[in-house]
Amino acid sequence: MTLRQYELGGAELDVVKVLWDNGPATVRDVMTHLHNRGRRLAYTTVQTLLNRMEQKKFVSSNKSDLAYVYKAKVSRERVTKSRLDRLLNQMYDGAAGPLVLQLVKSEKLSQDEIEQLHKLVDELDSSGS
Amino acid sequence: MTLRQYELGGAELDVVKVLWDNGPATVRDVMTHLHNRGRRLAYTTVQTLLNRMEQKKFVSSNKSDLAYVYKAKVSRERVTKSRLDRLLNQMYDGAAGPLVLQLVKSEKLSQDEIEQLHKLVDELDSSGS
DNA sequence: GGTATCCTACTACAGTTGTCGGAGCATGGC
DNA sequence: GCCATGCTCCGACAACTGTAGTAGGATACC
Repeated sequence: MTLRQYELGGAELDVVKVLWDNGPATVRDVMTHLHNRGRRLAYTTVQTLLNRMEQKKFVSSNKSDLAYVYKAKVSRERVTKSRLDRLLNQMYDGAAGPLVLQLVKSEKLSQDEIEQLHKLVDELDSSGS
Repeated sequence: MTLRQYELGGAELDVVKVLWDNGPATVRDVMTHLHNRGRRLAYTTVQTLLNRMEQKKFVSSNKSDLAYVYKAKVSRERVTKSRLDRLLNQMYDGAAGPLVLQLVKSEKLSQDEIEQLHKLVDELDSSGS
């Protein structure tokens, strides 16, 4: 079997997001935050998820007096890039260009974003040619 | 468990890509194409993958004289969009803007792509404001 | 007509992921 | 000291995924 190991599933992702957004936290903290976000998971489920991610080295834990405190070990950026690269490789032959074009065409960018993009592209285009 | 059902795994994706690229094909055809692409899978593995995708309605099959011929039922665009949307939702709060900016900044677009983008953005910007 | 070849149908199995439950230890109040 | 509460440890189970073997029918070739 393809031992991919070291990628995050959807539920695991939800959990590590809490750590990214709120910093180090205990199982209970995470659970509470998830509840607030509408994701209701049992305490032990959250615990399992955190343990598994610790094994995969995505988070680390420190025993405080009261309970283990978990901390994200990988940045959101890193995980984002990894997933983006996967998508790029799987669906776009690894080329970002077509994806960008498609996104600009089909997805709705805000006026503000379009302007930023405009500026950015102006620079790139003039510096590149 | 979250019965997501109806999404494709990586191996399944590789298989349906063959159908997208080469049109309807038998198990053996698909296997051969995969071999050519460096993906060596047993005949029955390819068969299993095709069967599973048929159950998930991603492909359909027709019995020809010799063997079943499988055909993609979903377009590459549809699958791409579904995966892209998932990424967008999971990592970008569903907003395409930040992803576009990030891609344009960090990934290397070809000069050609930058120009296309430039044109596109010119249009959008003037029409939008 | 026997033998090699190919196809389908089933079954299997391990690893990953989502989800928990229960046992048992620690702690803080009463 | 006893009990409620909370925490950790382990085990479990089902669905999904990757991968393939086997059995048995059909075909085709000599």
